Amino acid sequence: MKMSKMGVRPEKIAPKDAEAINQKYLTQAGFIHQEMAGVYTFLPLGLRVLEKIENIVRKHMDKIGSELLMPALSPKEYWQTTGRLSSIDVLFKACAANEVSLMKSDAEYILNPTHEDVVTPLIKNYNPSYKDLPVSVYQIQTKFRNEPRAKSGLLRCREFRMKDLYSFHTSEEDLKTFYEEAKKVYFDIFKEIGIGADTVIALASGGDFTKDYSHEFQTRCENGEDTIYLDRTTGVAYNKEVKPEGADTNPNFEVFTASEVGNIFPLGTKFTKAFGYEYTDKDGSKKPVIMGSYGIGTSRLIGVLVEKFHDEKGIIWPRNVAPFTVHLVDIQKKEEAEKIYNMLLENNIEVLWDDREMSPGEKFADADLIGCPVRVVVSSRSMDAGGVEVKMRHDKESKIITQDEFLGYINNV
RNA sequence: CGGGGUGUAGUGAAUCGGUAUCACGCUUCGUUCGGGACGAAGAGACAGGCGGUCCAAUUCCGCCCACCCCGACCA
Repeated sequence: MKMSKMGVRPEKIAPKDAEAINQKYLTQAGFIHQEMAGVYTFLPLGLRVLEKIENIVRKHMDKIGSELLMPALSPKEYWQTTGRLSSIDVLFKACAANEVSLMKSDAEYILNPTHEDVVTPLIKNYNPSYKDLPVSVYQIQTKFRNEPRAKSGLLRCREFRMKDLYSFHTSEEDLKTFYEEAKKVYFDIFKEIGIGADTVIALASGGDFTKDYSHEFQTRCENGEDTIYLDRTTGVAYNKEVKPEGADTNPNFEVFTASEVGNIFPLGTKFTKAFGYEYTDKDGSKKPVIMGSYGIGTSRLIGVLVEKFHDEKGIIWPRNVAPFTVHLVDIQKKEEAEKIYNMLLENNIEVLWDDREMSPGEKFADADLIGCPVRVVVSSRSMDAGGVEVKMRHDKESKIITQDEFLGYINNV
């Protein structure tokens, strides 16, 4: 993509109110644009990162579930059935805007904050028999929660993207088996995104859902909102809210701040009972369906990654989620740059070409801010040196490599 | 939802009773070109909204709205 045609550009002056690093850098670099509190547009760069993350999530989730897409809007009745119409305090209601509508409808709908209340009657409709179970479905979709305090850029939004998977089982044991498999798949995802080594599963409160623990995937992050107690002797991690007695003073516990990147819940029969979802067993008897739910906030993950991977100059994207692999900068050498640009495109290497008429310093500053893994500079200096100048975002020094080495080099970063 | 703070040009700020100034960005011309270049000439704001006080309000007062921060909450 040519930067001059992107429709969006980095800002020289950081946004005033941005306190959180992810909000500051993502806004300044032109990844997101705030529309209101906790609601953002994903600009071309931001959308690319979001889609990379969601495609990685999708690839791995396809191993344990089938993708579908439920509506963002749902009938109030579903939420009345589960009692959550009155128990969830962040529900958004939608209704006809009567000022301009010809239909004087009083109907009210819910902008879904999550989909247990939608997926359960849906799956019930198609899977009445033990022969149908277990079954699991997932979607990647926009959710709405009227957070009393939207904050910290993409970390806590009122409209956000989430992958949510729901599984349905004939027994607790079967749920347990699937649950453990889901944990593994989650780690595959976090590994591919670039945070595998820094992420742990922590026991956490089950909230409304269950008296048992839920499991949070927490990634180490200095600015994280959670505190994790990791028991070195057992390898078990606890969210501060459920930490064992004495963990504060016990030297076997490592305490660190972290950011939640995923959360999975054993739901039991909470929702299936509400909707009367029982399956027919071999002997013809009716038995309750056991359920689990598994979430990853894909837009939130963008914010977490920026909090985790940045320096004083800007973002440092992990390779697999970077908006582009190569950030191409030309200094007065448009024709040469265009050749390299086309060559990269022909080899399916994602490249952002800063083809704007600007001084070199500004282009370098924007390249650092945007944070693609490889910066390539085309200038009289690089041409005199007989090659292409490359610099990793996380390195200080650039180096010249030959045209022949170039593609191989980039594919190996 | 409690507490605190802020709303002035696209962005960031100054003015704090006499209808607004600067920087960045934008337009035009010229000169530059390896870490946020320089000169010249331009365009762009009824100062968040409503009401009040006053001869006069961006400035003082009240209400509303919006945004940010701390806390509570976070299925």
